[in-house]
Amino acid sequence: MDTFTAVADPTRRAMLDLLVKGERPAGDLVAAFPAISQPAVSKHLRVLRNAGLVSVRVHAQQRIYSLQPKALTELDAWIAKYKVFWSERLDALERHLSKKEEIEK
Amino acid sequence: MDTFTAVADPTRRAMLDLLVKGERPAGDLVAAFPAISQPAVSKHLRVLRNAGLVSVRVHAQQRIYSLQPKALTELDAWIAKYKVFWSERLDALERHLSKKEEIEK
DNA sequence: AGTGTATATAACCTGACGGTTATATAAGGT
DNA sequence: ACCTTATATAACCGTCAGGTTATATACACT
Repeated sequence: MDTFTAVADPTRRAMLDLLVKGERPAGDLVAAFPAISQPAVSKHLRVLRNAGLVSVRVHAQQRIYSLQPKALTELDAWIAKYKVFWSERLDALERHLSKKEEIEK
Repeated sequence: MDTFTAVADPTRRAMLDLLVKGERPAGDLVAAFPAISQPAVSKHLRVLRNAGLVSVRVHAQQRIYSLQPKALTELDAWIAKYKVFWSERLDALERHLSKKEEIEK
């Protein structure tokens, strides 16, 4: 599953939002999502792993998950193409508004 | 459908990639995706509309679609949270590498 | 060795997504 | 008025994603 699809799911985004604050064992994530079952969380983690968004480290019986930032650069690169466009548009909007202000003076 | 899900589909991303180059009537988009039918394209456009990623303007029988940059800022804002994290990590990697270089000298 | 703890996998179900064909809507041209 | 063009909607279908329960795996503890 690609990065975009992996990040499209709100539960997985919430998981990443937790992991950005620091690495966590799978159990912590299970506890953080009481609405869904342990296997469901485990499956989400597999998706994130396959997308390269997280990595796992084994510690005793625990699997410690940590965020893998590199994978998000792909997403960022895609958006970057549009940034030029939207900054232009927002600039244009701003110019339009300030012109309107001048007229209204 | 939210922005993330809208952008998760590769066909819709390709559509946005076209629209970033300038507004286009729906027909042009239909022509640009010969692999899928006209109704399929129309449905994708509806999803993009509902997500606020594009806007429509009526011109005779044509519907002219144009990119709506504002909606992508939501996505960008989400990624921004992670940028700090990954620049830290990449910096750390860089420091590690340059240290190694010094040792190897 | 046997039990408990932590996590992953298997098998299954349901709903939604992306596709299709057929049809409706609406504006233009003749 | 009628036909054509452009696009959207309706109805339907197969696949897959996300959920479940039940079970396997693997390490730790006594």
